[in-house]
Amino acid sequence: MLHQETYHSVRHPVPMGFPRRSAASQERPLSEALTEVGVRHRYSRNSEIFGEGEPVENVYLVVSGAVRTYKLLSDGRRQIGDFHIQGDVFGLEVGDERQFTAEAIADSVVMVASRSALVSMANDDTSLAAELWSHTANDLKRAQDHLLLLGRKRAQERVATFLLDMAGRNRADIIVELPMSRQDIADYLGLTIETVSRTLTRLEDDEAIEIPSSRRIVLSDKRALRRLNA
Amino acid sequence: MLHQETYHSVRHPVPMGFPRRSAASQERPLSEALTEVGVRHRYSRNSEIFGEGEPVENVYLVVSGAVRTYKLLSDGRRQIGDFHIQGDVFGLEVGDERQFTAEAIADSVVMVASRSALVSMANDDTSLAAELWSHTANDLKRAQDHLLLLGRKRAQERVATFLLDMAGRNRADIIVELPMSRQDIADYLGLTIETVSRTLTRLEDDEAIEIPSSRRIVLSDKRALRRLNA
DNA sequence: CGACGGCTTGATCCGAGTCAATCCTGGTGG
DNA sequence: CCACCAGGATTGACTCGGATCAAGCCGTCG
Repeated sequence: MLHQETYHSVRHPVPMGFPRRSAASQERPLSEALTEVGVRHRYSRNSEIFGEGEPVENVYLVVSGAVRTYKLLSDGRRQIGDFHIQGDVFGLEVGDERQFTAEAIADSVVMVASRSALVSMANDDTSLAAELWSHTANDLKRAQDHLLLLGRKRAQERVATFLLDMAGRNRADIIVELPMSRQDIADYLGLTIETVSRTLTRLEDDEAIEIPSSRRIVLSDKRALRRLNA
Repeated sequence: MLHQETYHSVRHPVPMGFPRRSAASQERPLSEALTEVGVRHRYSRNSEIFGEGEPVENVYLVVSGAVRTYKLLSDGRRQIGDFHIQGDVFGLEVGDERQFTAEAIADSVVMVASRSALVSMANDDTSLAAELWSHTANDLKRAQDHLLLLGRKRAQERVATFLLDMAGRNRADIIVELPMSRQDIADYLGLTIETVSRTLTRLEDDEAIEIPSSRRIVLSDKRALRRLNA
């Protein structure tokens, strides 16, 4: 039985679904299962959670703070694949080896659960199995949107897309608190730090956004941003 | 039970694995299941197989020919997410709506199977269920490599990576037959057709490759290409 | 209050894009 | 069999968006 959910409904508690069979088969079994079997762990700013090439042992849930996942080229160029904030599950992979590195962006608290434990739970819980698959599928969906951004959007469009996406994640909606630095944003958007900075300034001049402080952006004209989103 | 395989072992027949329980539980149950329950269908060059936004009904296996999947921006800029050739499964998604469009690059023969049929088969066949997940995870892995390419590699590196990837897919290894046009390659690599063409010419001048005809590339110096691959 | 790290701004450069001809080459019809 | 044609590919000249290089600025924390 396929059980599909949007990224948001996975991330944010939803009003207690229809319980089936057991207590484990509710609307968001993955983060629940992970919370049940996982262990709380604290990572300080910029510390590595796992590294590319390491064996895959655990799956993670962000309790507080934020995490970046990225790949490096041999000369140090970095591409951040995604950011993970409170409520996000990350590090769920199927293969033996980590495909990327994960680091805490800020001091963070994370639940750490063994993948094999989750997978064996999924053997008796169809809805958990479905959500494991569904979570990977959702990561893929995000990656595909990101491909379009990196391959075909101009700097302004990239930044606008990024801001709208960040706004969609919190329920703050119009005020975006950025947990990450300009360098992180640049490496996520395939730009340089200078271009990110200039583009934000330009959007502020055009009155699409306000920047009360460098880590806080107010999306005062979302319509304008969406227009840029192509 | 997790059952992990590389993209290649999924794509190319492997010497009959260890049969478990039933005949369906072999080494590559997904393409087998798809072949069993699927219907052969022919698509002519440039015809659409499914379109972004349409409901997801089927899953596909390329029998012959080649397929591209892509997203468009409103002004027509196109980003190709991946190419699919003989033996590849594509169009396996978890959500309700197609996230991208699929088109035949050349006249192609494809097996078409209903997703719900496959999913219900997976209910009684753990190894099929595992491979459904594993297939999506593999698409994600490829997408992540592609993110690094689009976000951080220069034109020469992109083309070198592309050629090595294409070579890795066939077992031809050193002679690559390209089913797609320069425009397709450009839209896959986030470049223009002119840049792709110039870069290939440059690689030929540098004696990393030979181009006996525009659709056939000989990777005469793979080491040089790998060096470019960063 | 000073210093450091992160951010912004300015000046200049350059890799890839754009615009514009050709140049194949594979397919067609005479 | 050959000449022609159309669409794809290559090449050239020039442009431009974003990168690079280089100062400053600002806010936070000791």
